[in-house]
Amino acid sequence: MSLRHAILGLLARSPSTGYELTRKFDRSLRTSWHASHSQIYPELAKLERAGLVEVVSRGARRSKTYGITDSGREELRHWLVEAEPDRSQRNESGVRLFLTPLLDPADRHATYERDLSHVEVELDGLEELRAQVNASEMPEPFAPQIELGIRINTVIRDWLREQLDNGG
Amino acid sequence: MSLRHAILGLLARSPSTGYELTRKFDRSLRTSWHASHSQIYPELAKLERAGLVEVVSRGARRSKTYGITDSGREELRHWLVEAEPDRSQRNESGVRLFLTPLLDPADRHATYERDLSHVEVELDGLEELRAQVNASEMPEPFAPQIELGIRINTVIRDWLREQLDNGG
DNA sequence: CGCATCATGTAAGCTGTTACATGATTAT
DNA sequence: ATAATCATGTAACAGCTTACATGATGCG
Repeated sequence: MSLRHAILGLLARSPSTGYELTRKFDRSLRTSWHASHSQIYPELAKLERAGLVEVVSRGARRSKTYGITDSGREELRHWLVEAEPDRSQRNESGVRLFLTPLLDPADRHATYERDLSHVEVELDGLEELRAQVNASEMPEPFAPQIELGIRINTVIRDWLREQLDNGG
Repeated sequence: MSLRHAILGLLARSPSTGYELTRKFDRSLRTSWHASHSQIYPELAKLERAGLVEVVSRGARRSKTYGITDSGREELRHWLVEAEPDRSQRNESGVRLFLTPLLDPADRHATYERDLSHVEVELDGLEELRAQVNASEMPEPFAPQIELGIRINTVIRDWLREQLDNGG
């Protein structure tokens, strides 16, 4: 179960409310894991009962800011370093790309075009993020991760352009 | 729900038994979608009731070979071309990579080494597959998809090597 | 004959999605 | 005022995992 570890990881980066975590899943973690608020709030309650997170402050609109505890940090480190990684993935776009050769040329072309627009938007977002980091507007330790995202999306973009050029 | 469409896609490539589909999910589709036999058999039964697949032959050990029907092909095309793609992903390795900067240098190094070995094995498998396709031992239409897999894994491999070289 | 592999299924429990529900605060 | 956004929760249902269960066939 990696929802709980994703939450622990985000809280290790900085204390957050459930609402903020929901947005972080939508933004930073979007390409690796998805979770909606209806899953996040109950999971935070469970993690609190297990002593892995705690409420560190309460703000306006009955908001609760959670922080990771020492035993939460231990659990997170254990998952990252010690536990056997689960390499299985669920990626609908990957399935679609895998099956695209079944389509006739016109449909194939249309789906590659659609994917290309999407990747280009994705790349723009990542490049903007990199620019912000370079301008020291953000902490640096995650710069290599952003770079990897850019490289993977660049490879996909170029591959899609080739397929479109070659009538593939 | 893309399990049903992944099954339709695999059956569009060639008729198969549930057992063979299980192996294909483990091999060809491994990096995009996972499904085990306990999910595949009930789903085949559902697809048959819906008229999207049919039993085309029965073999030894009470095995049933399923093929896609015309209405299954329509449904598959609709999903691939017409339907709004779900871009959300579930990728535990991605979450782990995203959170790795939280670790101290020794732990970080260890997890990058572990991931590097894994990617290298993955790449070897894909390169072997490409060699088989080039030697015309396999049908050609999926060659670009194999090439994309190789390029993505190469980018990840090189990134990991850089992180290890830079003490990142 | 016994083991590995092929082959298909079901059941319990956990994970994730969609929809429902409510209230607080800020901006227009 | 009232609409948008912030903020938290619950319930019903669908999807997925793990474990249980059984039988057929081929190989040594």
